[in-house]
This record gives sequence, structure tokens and C-alpha cells, in this order.
Amino acid sequence: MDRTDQSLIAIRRILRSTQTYGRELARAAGLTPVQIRVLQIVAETGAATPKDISQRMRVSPPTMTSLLDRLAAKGMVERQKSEVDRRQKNVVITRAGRDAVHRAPDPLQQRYVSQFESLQDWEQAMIVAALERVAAMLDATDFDAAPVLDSNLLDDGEGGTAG
Amino acid sequence: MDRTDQSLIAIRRILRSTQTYGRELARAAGLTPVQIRVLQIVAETGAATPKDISQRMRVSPPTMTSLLDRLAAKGMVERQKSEVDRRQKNVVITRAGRDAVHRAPDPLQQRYVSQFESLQDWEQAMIVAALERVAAMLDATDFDAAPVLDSNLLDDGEGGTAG
DNA sequence: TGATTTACTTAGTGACACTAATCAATACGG
DNA sequence: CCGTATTGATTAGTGTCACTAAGTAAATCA
Repeated sequence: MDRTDQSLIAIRRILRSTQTYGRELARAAGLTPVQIRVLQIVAETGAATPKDISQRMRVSPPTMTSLLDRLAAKGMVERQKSEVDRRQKNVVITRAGRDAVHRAPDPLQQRYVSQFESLQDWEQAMIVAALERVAAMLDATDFDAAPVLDSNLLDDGEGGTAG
Repeated sequence: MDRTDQSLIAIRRILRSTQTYGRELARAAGLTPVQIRVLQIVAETGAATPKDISQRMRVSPPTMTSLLDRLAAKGMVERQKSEVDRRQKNVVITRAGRDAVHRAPDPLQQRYVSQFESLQDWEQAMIVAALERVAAMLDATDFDAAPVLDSNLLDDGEGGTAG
């Protein structure tokens, strides 16, 4: 078992725990993980077109339509006609949507943050460096993987175009 | 933006790229990511009961039934009656299933391994240490998160109970 | 033996993902 | 300016994956 295998196993453990655990936690907020992700993106960008969101989430436009249908039915988002291009619609988050995102903080936070923050300073630094290295190796994509972080940043965090 | 946020962003980038990228890659093998995961577990354990697999994947028994139905319909697995308990069934992988797992190596491997292996030795060590730290923080579950690694290890890797 | 538990399946539902086709609005070329 | 092509969003239809509730068969226990 070499280091490559070790690192892969660790990554998979991370994936697995967040995925499965994320389902339970999101459901406690009455929303699915995917729905929360959409809300986060909408909240972060202020007003995005369906196409924007679908590209950001790597999902086809029809999928986004149905996701937005569900979120709109729950009163979490609204679709407004665009002024500049009447084919487009601007998706905006409602008060209820913003509240929901706040109530359903990211699954990662729940079990991770407190532990991370209790680490030594040098450990935190090492972990950040390593994670960013790994992310860079994996995330070699063209698109702007603007990090949807946590709901605390969403209210004022409009300019989240992490390039 | 403190270190906690940085680490969360990095983790999310990892999750996102592997999730979305994983879909495409798994489909190239004619199987979905979930199906591959089942096959990996079955291959790794030799013969597992549906219950075993469902618990391992954190999925309800009916879900596992339908997953196994699909895999059986494709000839990837077989359900054999258990000798010790006739309520149980032993799920075993077929030749075709093993081939499929081989053809569809983990998405992680594809973009990650070559880059990782080109790193300096000290960098590899640092990354492994950091990833395992993060995994331990996230993966605070009761069950044995036996790492399904890559298909190359499956043929002989029976004893993969990483506790 | 009869009641309970356990393992798996069936039935029914919902979320999420896709492709193909549709409709409205914009952009382009002559 | 007008017709065609392109673009943005939706509708229609399908398949996978997830769940709960209920059913069947076998094992266990009182």
C-alpha cells in the first residue's frame, strides 16, 4: 500500500461520509442537498439565470428547470423576467429561501468545523495547503468553481467569483 | 476568510469535481456510479449479503434490492441461496462484473493518480497525513468504512477491512 | 407450538438526471 | 428589412436511485 493508495482511501472516506451524511442533514431542513446547493448559488450571486446555475452545477437546463420548479413551489425562489433579454429569467432567492439556507448549514460544517478549529495552528495550515493541492489536482476544469461556502457568508458575499 | 473557510472550500471543490466528473466516467462503462460502488464492494468481499452491502453503503434494503436487480439483469452479479440461513442470499460478482469494474476504474484515479505520483516525496507525505486527518474528522461513524480502492486491488484484495 | 424477529422482496412514491422536441426572442446575413 | 439560425427556457418522456409501508419466508425465542 503506497501513498497514492493511502491518499485515495482518505479521499474516498471524505466523499462517502459527506455524501451519505449530507442526505440526512439536508432532509432535516425540508430540502434536498441539491436544492440547498441551488439556493446557495442563487443567494451568492444575487440573481442568476437558470442557464448560469445549470452550468455552475454541471446539470442540463431541463434538470435546472425542474429543480427551480420545486424550489419555486416551496416559495424559496422566484423567477423574474429579464429586462435585457426577454428570453432569460432571473432567479432570485426569497426571504424564506434565505432562511432555509441559514437553517440548513452545510453538512460539512456540522461535524467538521469544530474539530478543525481545535487543531494546532500549524496543523490547520498544513491541512489547508494539502487540501488545496488535492483540489487543484482534481478540479482541473475550465469553469469557475466558485466555492459555495456557508450560509453565514451569503448575506454580504455577493462578489464570489473566485477565479 | 480564515483557514476553516479555506479548508471547507477546498473540500467542496474536491467533492464537486469528483461527483460530477464521476458521472460521465461511470457512464462510459455502461454503469452508474452507484452500480460500480456495489460491484466494488461485492468484488472486495467475495460474497456479501444484500444487507451487508446496504449497510455498508448506508442505503435501505429495498434500495439495495433494486440495485441488485439491475446488476443481475445485466449479468454483473448473481444471487445465491445461503447455506447457513435460507433467508439470506449471497451476492457474488460474475466474470462480466469483474471486467466491468476493471474497465471503469475509479474516477479519482483518472485525473488524480498521475499528478499525485509526480509530487515530491515530502509533499505526498504531507498530503496523506492531512487527508487522513480530515477523513478522521468527517468519518466519525460506527461502521467499518472499508476503503473500496481501485480495481487493480480487487482480484486479490480480499482482506480489506481497514479499521 | 405460537409469537416475534430477521432477511429480503414487492408496491408505490418522489427527487434528480438525461435526451428530444417545442416556443419565444435575439442575432445574423443578404 | 426579412428570413434563417441560434439561444434560453420549457415540456414531454424515460431511467436511476432513494424512501416508507406492507408482504413473505425462515429462524429464533418464550
